[in-house]
Amino acid sequence: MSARQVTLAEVAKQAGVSLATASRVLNGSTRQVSEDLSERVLRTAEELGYVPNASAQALARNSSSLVGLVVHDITDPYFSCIAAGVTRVAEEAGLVVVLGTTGRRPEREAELLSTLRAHRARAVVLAGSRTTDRASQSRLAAEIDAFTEQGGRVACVSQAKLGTDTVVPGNRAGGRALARALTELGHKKFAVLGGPSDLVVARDRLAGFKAGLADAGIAPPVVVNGAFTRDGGYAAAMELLGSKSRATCVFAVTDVMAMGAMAALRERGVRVPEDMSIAGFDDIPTLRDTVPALSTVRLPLEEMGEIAAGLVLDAGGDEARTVRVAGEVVLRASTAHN
Amino acid sequence: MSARQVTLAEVAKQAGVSLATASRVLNGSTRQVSEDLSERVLRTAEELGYVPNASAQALARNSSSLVGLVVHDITDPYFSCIAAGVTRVAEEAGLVVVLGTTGRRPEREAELLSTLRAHRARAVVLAGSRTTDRASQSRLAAEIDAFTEQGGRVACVSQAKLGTDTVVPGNRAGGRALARALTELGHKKFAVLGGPSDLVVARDRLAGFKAGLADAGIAPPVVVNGAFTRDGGYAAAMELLGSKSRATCVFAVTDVMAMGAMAALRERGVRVPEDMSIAGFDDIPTLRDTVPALSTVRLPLEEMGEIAAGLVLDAGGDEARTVRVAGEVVLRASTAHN
DNA sequence: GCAGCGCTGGAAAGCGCTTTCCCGCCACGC
DNA sequence: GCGTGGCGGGAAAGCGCTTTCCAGCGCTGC
Repeated sequence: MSARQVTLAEVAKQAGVSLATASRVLNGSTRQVSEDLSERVLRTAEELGYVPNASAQALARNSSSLVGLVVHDITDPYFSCIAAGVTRVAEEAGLVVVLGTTGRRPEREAELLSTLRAHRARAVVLAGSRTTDRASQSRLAAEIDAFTEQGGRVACVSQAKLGTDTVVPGNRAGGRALARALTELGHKKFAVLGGPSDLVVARDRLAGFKAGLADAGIAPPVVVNGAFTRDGGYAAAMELLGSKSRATCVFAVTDVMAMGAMAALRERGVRVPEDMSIAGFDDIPTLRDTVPALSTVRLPLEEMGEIAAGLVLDAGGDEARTVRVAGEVVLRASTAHN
Repeated sequence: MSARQVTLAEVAKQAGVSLATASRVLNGSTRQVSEDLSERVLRTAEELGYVPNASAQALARNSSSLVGLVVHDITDPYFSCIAAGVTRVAEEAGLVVVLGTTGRRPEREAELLSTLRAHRARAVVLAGSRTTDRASQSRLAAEIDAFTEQGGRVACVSQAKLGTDTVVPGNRAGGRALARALTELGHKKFAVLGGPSDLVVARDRLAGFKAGLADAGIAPPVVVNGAFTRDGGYAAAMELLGSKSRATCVFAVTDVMAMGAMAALRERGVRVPEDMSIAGFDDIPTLRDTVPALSTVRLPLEEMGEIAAGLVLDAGGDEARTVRVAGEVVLRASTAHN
């Protein structure tokens, strides 16, 4: 039992070459090794079933093949799509993805980063949306610094200004364009189901939406805040229905929240879109088959993950790069003319 | 730039103790260290911002804090739910999850296992459904052996008989119970949208369903196979509609496939459930708000992930343990009396 | 013909940590 | 008084790999 792992030394001995040569053959150094030695080593390694010890390599090279990915909740399709993009790129590059989940607790983000630093991860993609909470922000900033000083790279999805590479979806612009599209449908009174007030993504989408309404000379919307989840959308919608709002169209800052909201509306007998139009944001693929089909702002989520991974893996210059990704308004059956 | 990482040696020197003592203090060995030395080390480590080098630890201890998780597609809510369960448990145990995706290519599973072995992962949860393909099966079995011989533990979700710990959902029983429930609604002619014929999960659910129909003395269903995805369900449903089948109720072996199927039906003007009843399997949380609500067999997916992680992390005996998880038939609006 | 160069192979010094020894010290028992 | 354990501390030997440095050798160029 527990047959000791085959080591490079054994391969070298068996093949009758030095450790150095074996290492050079099996792990592609710049140095040349003669044809026959090389082949002998390769064959022996194959025969013995040699698998290099990644920890030892990481230690010797002072860099590992780990890439971190930090999300709030992997069940949330928003994150799982991004995760798919990140893993695809990482795996193509021969790297391995470490998945960390925060459960939406901001302080977990810094903890995870520290763990990732311990593992000498060569890069990290931070996909969890940033909050405006002071304390956790500065703790996080410190961890990011420590991480980059150690030679690691960090990319964020969704928020700039951390001095890192960033993939920025057009939250503001998307919200604004959506508002415009909805006003063009004739709606005059709007409500917004917003996320927690300290979430940057939620704020941006809301701000953009308000700006769009203002463009059209329409009164600001009623805003009800709720958690950034299906249940948050449900609760917010319920609260909205309980109020005396006369809105004919509601914008949930997230598709997932919109799903919850639609459930609430259904429960209360409010028909969508006849009695109330509703729109979301993200265009989650898994949710595209819902009835009525949800109007939303499409974000290329997987692609965003790929871009983030790309940024973080290709060494790049010293300056923080920012890639903007546009959202595209998609009007479907959940929004009607008014 | 790139300030060298603080090492244990530096902490030890700074604190005026030996390397051994510092190690003992900071990484809890069995040995005692006197109060004042201990405190001095702790304080110095804190001041210097010491973070242990996980690779070095792994190398020295010959075991890492990595747990592997292998899925087909993290975007698929089935897998992301399981992933959530696994990560929760792993993180609570202070371990780190490595996410590998196969993209549904069976050979990737063995590759990933080999990578995980290189990283000396202490355990792996295989969530991707097993196929019946000979070649990849034996390659996988070999990798599993290699992995366990090296001291790692392996657990599977959904398939037994690999000599590993396993979480087995009641695919067969669930399919059977569902069939019974549907026949009780009065349906006499059934169709099944099955997965690829070599997927064990798909086969089991189908077999159970057939058995259930047989119990009720009903003719075997028409079976149309398709990919284990939304698009697979869509395509299979289209094929079914194109045939001369007179089925009044269709069972898609997966909720995700059922979603695709419902889209197909809608497109062809077939009303659910008036013209056709439809049921799925899994009860994916994200899909619970669809209209009409999908009848299905509920599986506690996150819990299954937790159980698998639990099995794989708690050393356990030598024997392969099997935990059975029952599916529960949930009839909703997508199935009507006939 | 010989200095010098480029190239390949090997010896060995780490990488940062854990852990086994070993040593000195103290309390104890006879 | 001295032998015995037990215990806390340190020196040092690895863990498996990479990489520098050096040795040897066959060539080229003057």
